[in-house]
Amino acid sequence: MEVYTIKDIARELGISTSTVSRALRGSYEINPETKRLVMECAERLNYRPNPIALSLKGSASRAIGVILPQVANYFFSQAINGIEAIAYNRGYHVIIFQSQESYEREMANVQQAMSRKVDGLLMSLSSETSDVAHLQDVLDKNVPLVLFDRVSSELNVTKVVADNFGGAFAATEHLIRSGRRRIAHLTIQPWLSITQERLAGYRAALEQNGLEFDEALIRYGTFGPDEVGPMVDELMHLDSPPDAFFTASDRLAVGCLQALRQRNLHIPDDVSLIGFTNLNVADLLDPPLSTVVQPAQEIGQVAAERLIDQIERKHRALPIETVKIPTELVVRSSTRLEAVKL
Amino acid sequence: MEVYTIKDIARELGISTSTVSRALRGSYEINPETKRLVMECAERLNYRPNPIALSLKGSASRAIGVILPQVANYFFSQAINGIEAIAYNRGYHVIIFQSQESYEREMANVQQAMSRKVDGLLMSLSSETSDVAHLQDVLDKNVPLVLFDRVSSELNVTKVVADNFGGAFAATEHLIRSGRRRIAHLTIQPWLSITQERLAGYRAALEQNGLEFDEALIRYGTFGPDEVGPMVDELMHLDSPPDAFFTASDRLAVGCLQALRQRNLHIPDDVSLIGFTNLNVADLLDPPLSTVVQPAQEIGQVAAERLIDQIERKHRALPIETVKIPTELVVRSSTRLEAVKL
DNA sequence: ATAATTTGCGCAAACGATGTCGGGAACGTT
DNA sequence: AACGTTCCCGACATCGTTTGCGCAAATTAT
Repeated sequence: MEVYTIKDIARELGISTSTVSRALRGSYEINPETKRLVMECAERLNYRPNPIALSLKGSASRAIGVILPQVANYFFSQAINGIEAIAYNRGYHVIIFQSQESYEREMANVQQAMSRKVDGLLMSLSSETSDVAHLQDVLDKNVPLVLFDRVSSELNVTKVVADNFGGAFAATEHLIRSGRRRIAHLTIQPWLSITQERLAGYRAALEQNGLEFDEALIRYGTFGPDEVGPMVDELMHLDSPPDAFFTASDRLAVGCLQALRQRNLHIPDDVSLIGFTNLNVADLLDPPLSTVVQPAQEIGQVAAERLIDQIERKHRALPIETVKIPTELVVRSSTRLEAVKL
Repeated sequence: MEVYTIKDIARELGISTSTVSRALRGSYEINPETKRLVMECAERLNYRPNPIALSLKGSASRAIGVILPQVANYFFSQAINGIEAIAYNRGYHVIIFQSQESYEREMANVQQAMSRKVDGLLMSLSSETSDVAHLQDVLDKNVPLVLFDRVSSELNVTKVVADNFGGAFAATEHLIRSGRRRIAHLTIQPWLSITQERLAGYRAALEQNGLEFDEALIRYGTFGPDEVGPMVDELMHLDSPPDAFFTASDRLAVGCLQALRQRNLHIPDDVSLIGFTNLNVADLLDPPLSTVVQPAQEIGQVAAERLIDQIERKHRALPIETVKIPTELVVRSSTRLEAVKL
């Protein structure tokens, strides 16, 4: 299985490489007959243009860079799945970079992606990232950029996110309706867009239902290991401890479930628990976990579609917008009505 | 943040690009003073060699291709994590291709990876792959290749796998010791290496414990959705139905748990269940699921290390071997002793 | 028939870096 | 003084492809 170049075709046909190149891309100034010959020969040799050479020339590399915190994460792995599916269909490759939640690494990743001449960049910000100057550079170089999930309000680019406000609102309201009054919210770094939106949804639901928003019930996690236990302990030792937990991420949901069980707090009799997560075994947990489901795969797909649209219509700018994908509230036993206590 | 080339440095210093190139890579035939100047200038301009140009020249692209069935899978996403960590540390990028369990796509992926001039290839075979001629091509072109998890015995390359035989043996023996006699084995495509090894371990454990190997208790899944339910139904309607299930993959373990619960079969009173899986919430399931844990991340790390070792010592061949990473049996409630029934 | 245009194609430069030559300068050797 | 070395460095070709320019032949217009 040799690999042939346009030179081989040129030699074979006794014509120049420029003619071959032009014939291959259907230039109007090539004799139809010559075109046919070239096409036929390319077909026969199973010619494939060398993407490296194309990138060097500054034209498309047909690769998109994806920079995200972690692959080994329910949400992101599914998002990648969606991204890759779309990219493959439209003839692009996916180069993955993990920032490992580190700002330093994220900057390095951006640099590397640029020097690999990706045609566009898909990003979800690391939890350490607050300054987005490194992304402004990307925009200045006119490289299409789409943010998903963890986005930054400081950047005027297309963003694809779950309906975080709506999901958090629905989860909180559901807890209230099932009789809960002291709802703790375990979330992640406060400067992240998703944190703020979920917190806002939570707060809005409380206030619209005549409940007080109490800062003491909010806990901000980092991504450290075993951090949930202490948070739960603190909360349960408040004068007025929570009767429900609403967690903002996969890790926190699982960690919280684990912590509550270890402390012999019964769910939902002692406290309710609802997660904002992509865990697909939520219904097999003990107890089955109520969740706000984020359509991770769809977010990935939409983000990839938007990005490739931008790449391919670089001339006239596409409208910049924030696409909000609906979330879904799935109620399971971990938030059963208080009534069952009776 | 301009991007500078070797030409810019040359112009700046009034010397030729070749001198700059040589100075940068510390060639002995460059005046130390000139070297210093070049280095200093490169530093100042924040010069980074263009990887695309390097690849075109045929030298290293410092990218490794990873071809695997699916990213959205506990095992593979963790393996990627391990791969990416090692690759990053050693200065390589990871380009991910998903075969989606399709032989066709796998071949296309290999082609694409080659034309992107990856320095090496890390692969886990699709479930449809039985012929490995496309990989022989890779070897013929002298591109380092390391297989992991789903490997082929027909290829004489370095392989990194879990101790599938040992894990399956341990799981089966554990079931036997806890009083089970009719142990069903739900597994995947029979031609895959992991399937065969696990099956062999299962069989060996049975036979060493004086139990008969019964083909009727084996079920081979594809990767279709909702296939586990019917398999469970068939098995439970045998004249002599199973009293335990040993599943060979993430999906099957979860699917089986779900199917058993839907059918009101109590675990472990009616049947035991143990999985071969990377599910990290196994202990939070209902009931907590006994598992044979595969060190997915470690497999990825070791595979990446071996590959990069091969890439960087291309001259003298490194020994080809199969690295077996130990698995661990974790016993939880889903395989509690029969005794508790009393 | 001559001039003007169109058609079809080749030459050469370019992208960024490397590597092969080969050459000038500054020595040391006879 | 003539020659051989060694040390530094530059010119040029190269990787595979695209593209601007130009040129000859074929076609059309006058």
